[in-house]
Amino acid sequence: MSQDLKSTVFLPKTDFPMRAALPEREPAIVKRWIETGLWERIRRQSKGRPLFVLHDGPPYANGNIHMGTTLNKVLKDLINRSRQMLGYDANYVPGWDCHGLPIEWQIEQEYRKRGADKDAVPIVQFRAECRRHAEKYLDIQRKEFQRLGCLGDWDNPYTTMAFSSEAAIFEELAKFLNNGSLYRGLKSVMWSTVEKTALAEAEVEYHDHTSTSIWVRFPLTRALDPALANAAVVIWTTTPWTIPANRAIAYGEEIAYVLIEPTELAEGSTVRVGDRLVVAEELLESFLASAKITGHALRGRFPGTALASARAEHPLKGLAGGYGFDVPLLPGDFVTTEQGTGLVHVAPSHGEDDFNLGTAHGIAAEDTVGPDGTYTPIIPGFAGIHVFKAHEPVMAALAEHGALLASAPLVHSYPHSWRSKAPLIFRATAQWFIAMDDENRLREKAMAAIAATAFVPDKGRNRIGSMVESRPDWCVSRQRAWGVPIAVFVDKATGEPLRDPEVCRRIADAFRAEGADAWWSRDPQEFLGEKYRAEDFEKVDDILDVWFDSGSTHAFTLEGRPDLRWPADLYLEGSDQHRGWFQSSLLESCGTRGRAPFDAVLTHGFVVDAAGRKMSKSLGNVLSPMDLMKTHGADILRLWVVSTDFAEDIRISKDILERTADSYRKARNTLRYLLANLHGFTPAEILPDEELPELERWVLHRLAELDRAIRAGNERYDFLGPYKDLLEFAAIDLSAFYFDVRKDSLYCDHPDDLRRRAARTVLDRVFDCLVRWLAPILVFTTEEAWRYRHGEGVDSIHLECFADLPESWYRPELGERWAKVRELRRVVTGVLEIERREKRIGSSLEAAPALYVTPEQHRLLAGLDMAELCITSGLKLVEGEAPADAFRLDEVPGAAASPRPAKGEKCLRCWRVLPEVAQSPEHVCQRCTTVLGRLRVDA
RNA sequence: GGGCCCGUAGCUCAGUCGGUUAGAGCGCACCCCUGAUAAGGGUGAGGUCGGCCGUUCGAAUCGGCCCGGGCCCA
Repeated sequence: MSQDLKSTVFLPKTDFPMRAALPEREPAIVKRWIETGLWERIRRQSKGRPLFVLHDGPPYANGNIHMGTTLNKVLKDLINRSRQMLGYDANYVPGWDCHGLPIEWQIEQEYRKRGADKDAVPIVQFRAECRRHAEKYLDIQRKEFQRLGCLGDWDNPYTTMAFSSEAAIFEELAKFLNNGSLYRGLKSVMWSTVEKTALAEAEVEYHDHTSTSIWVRFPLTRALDPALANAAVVIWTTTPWTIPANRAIAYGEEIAYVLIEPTELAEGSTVRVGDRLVVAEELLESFLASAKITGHALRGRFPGTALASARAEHPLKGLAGGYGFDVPLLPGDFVTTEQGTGLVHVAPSHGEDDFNLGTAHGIAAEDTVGPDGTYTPIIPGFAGIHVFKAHEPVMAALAEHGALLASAPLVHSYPHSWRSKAPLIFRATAQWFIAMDDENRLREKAMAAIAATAFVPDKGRNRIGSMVESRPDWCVSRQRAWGVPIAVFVDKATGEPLRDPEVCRRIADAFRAEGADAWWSRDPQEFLGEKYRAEDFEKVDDILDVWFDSGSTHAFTLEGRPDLRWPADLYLEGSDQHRGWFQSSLLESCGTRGRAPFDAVLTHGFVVDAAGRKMSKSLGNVLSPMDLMKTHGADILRLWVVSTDFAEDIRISKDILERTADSYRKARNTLRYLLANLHGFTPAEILPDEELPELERWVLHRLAELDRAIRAGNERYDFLGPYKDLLEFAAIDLSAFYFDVRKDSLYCDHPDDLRRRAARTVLDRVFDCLVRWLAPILVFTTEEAWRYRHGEGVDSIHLECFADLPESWYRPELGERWAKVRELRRVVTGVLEIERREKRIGSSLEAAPALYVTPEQHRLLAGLDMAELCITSGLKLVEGEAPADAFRLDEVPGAAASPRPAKGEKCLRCWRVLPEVAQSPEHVCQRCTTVLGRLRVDA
């Protein structure tokens, strides 16, 4: 091959590497963004544009980021960057949730490791350690999010533990205090009688424990079904000590029950022959065995609904002059037939289900057991007895009343304190609540706000709606240390909380100045001022539920910052937040401002493994984003996010990431080929649109079409659709067609040739559109490509917007025409493939086939050079009937192609096979002869 | 156990109001090129639409049940 000729061919030329090496290159780009103040410059430059506010749901400042946080933050970044490039001022302030049990727990674990005791440390010191812990992880996560390429005001994030936030959170609470919605009530919580404290689920360990289970008879005093006259229902419980607190019985509406009469008893049975007893049909056998009933008569069978409105006598009726009340039978969906009798004894003070069922039917929990585990004076006959020592006396009393039908020891899993290892009880404790249905009508406002909010996807509305519709009052108190205190004073005389805006203001001021620690470090009298005396009030030391903290972020972030706006355009979190942040924000805002703090809510699914299973240590399928960034790079992870339907659960695996990396390579190579063929391109080369060949006009049309799809997709937060269009455009329209066809011109035409200038004009537009469209996704790769295109001195691509394309580019008729042209082209490539199989050709330039078409198809091809489009050295277009053995495609009726070898010899410069080449001294074609001549003149 | 949701090719996804032989890109196989070269082009294989039962002239699409999975409750 002549080296001379090769040097006259304009081969692609670029230093933009084919191999991405993202793990090495990306960190340097992050560093440059930070050093050049990219974020601040984008903000300054965007002043005056319409504001777009995506309010960040705060991740918890504990531990490293995982795939879930990665998905969440990348999605947010994608939306922010897209809005920014659409012409908005997309200001994004990230935040962190800093208070709460998990951090407290970690600090406590550290104490335990070194043998220290949390309770021996002053609370303010303990809180300081929690604060340091949160700061540490906030910093770690901030770096990890930046490494992912996420842009935001990382230097000035919001945190729930900032003094100003703690003050604002309290001020929000004070609004509920002063409007009367915050009240103190009783609630059944897990309680350790050893530590005399409430415990959260995370502080509970489950161990086997031997309990005494008992079967107890409750005589019915009223039943709608006459067959149940003089009958008694039988309950089963593993905590006999809760019987004195019994206030109801639960049944299952869909469970089948039977009415029986014992006729024969084994030795030792406490059952009476002829009694009429009700139990679940499915559990009859086990009941008969436990109660030593050896013979019985079946008297009836009925569904649970037959027990509606029934009432029963308390089995301790008359004991110590008490228990004279009847208890109602209530339907409970927690009733099962796995164990027991299918009838559940309900003590609202001593169980979660019990409490909820009671609350729903107006049966309040009562103060039945004190902090030390002894019955209070309201329990006749047992006051002062510790509940763990109450089994014998309770069972004796039941037996005396003829109510104890059987008892048996039972080994089962039972909650214990992680600290003392002591068994726990459920106990009614004083807690603070925000009312859902008082005169402030919070539930009603929240339901209206849900109706007024846009949900993406819309099914989210249904989900949060059904939760808000049925949720109980919001319990906002926790017996903890690390958080914002419920800084309330309760009047010792009346038991009412002090509702005085002046006092609240003084508390808030102190919090703003020195943090919520002030609640403990200051003298309460300072807050109460002249008007009240501290000794008349009980100072509440409970901590606010952290959901109230994060539910208030809109107040101190959106309202609190002049560069943001309330309400937010969008909240975006995982679907678990329907119960979490979406709801706490909604309730907080509806209670204080009468509407939601967001116009729209977007939810995404969870990251699962290749089989659709959740990630867990025990399954060994956990992938770490930081590891994946070391092996693949952030751009690959970001592309993975874009290539999924994030409304549903999202799968990830090594294989899926490999496919993602394949797509990435295609995108990168497309940019690279564009860069390489734009080498030395200057604006002087640009041709006006009107002078472009139709092939080029078609490419511009495709750009216009994509532009519409991308803008429309962004409006409805659809990235997947446009992204697929984009990749398909790169692979099918560009790489496999346009680039391939225009190679000849780009490589071999003279630089001044209009065909080549037209191609380069379009390549420039294509690059410019593509690199901008990809910028929100491939934040690093596009930055790199942008610099290769415009030189080291160019500023960041991320300061740019999407290109504004002329309306005139959009020519749907070209789209239709070229789709048909390419169908005909497929007939030609089809026949070439046969020739290749038969080893008659290798390169398509060795062929000059004949294409037979209908008159209509002939008109379609008018003015087009099919040889050029098919990359053959010649093509004979025939309007009319094809030979019988010609190649046809079912999908392209009327068209056929016959093989014909190209006549002549191979041009040494452009490799086309043409008759004229033999006459050339340099063995090149006429076009190349002319080009060579002009190049020599130029030189 | 309850509420909400998901299941289409190896992977990621389209599939309109129920209507022709269920599509795309990637991957895979085979072939070509060697002037995009750890690239590029062409051709092709690949589906019990999770399963079963029903409604219908006709079902990926509508209904019921089941299986598998997810989130939230219990």
